[in-house]
Amino acid sequence: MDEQTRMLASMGGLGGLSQADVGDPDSVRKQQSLGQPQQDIGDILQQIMAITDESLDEAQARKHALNCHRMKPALFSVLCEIKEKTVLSIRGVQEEDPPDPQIMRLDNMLLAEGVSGPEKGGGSAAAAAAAAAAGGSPNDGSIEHSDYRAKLAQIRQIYHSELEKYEQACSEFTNHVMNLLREQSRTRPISPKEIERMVAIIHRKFSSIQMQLKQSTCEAVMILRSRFLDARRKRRNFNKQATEVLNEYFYSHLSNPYPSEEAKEELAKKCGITVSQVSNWFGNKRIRYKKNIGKFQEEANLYAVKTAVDAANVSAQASQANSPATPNSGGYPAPCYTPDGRL
DNA sequence: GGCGATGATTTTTA
DNA sequence: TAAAAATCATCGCC
Repeated sequence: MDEQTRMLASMGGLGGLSQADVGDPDSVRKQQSLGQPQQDIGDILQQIMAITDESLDEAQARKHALNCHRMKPALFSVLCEIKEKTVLSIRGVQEEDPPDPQIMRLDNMLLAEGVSGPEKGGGSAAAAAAAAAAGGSPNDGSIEHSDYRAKLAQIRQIYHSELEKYEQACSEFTNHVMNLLREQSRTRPISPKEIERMVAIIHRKFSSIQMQLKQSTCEAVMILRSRFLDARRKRRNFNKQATEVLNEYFYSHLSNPYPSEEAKEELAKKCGITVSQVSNWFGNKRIRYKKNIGKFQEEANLYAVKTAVDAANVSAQASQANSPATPNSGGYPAPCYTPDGRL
């Protein structure tokens, strides 16, 4: 027996047909030939439809009556209260989470890199800071620097567009859930507080997605930094004037080529480089000079002459101005080299 | 492309 | 801890 027949059979015996009769095709054919059973099935189907409509109407009517009942608001609020005290009190223990330290760290980093935060500057300040931190001179502002800025701007754009998408999706989903819960609150006890909680849960879920976005953005920035701002990769020779200034100091202080911090600062200022670059330069120069004095001899003599000429010029100017002669040029001691190039 | 020069970083030393 | 020494990575000339 198929399912439909069984159902109809159970709902009224198919108008006089026994189960045995229904199961017997000959019997059915016999009955159909009489026309009576077909009529009965139609009636039953109509009855079913009527029952369905009727019960729905009844349900609607009952629902309406319940909604309009004068005790309904009171009953609803009591149910909400009970629910609040039981189920929600268990769930709501750990609400109001403290701000996630990882998110804070990522936020700070993105802010420092110029990815999040105000648009102004487009991260160029961060790029410049990164370049300075890597030891790059401010005047090597070159293609790499602008490339870095362009790529950073690109990352920034992607980050903001994705963030906007997430925020929009979050807002849409929240609204949807809120509407759904408000709708449902007409038939079951859902308090506004519970809706708030649900919204908070949704926000938490979306914030974890945001964290992933922030994390991958940070990674992208780190890769960009290492690719563009790694000091070794973007090494630039100092310009001629800077090298001259440094050499001049070095050869005029050959007996003690260790500039003080103040001298380093002044040299850095003159050369347009950082103090640590000055230190690096002197470190390299000392060791390379020491390893191959012969090779540097010519250079040493050249700067000795230069310094002497400068000193003579200053002296002449001073005497012309009828003022006391200065002992040396720019505070450097007058050079006096031994055959090995030392003072 | 090879190679020396050079700026930066890392390791060792005093 | 600063300087020396070693090493790395890139530049720039040929």
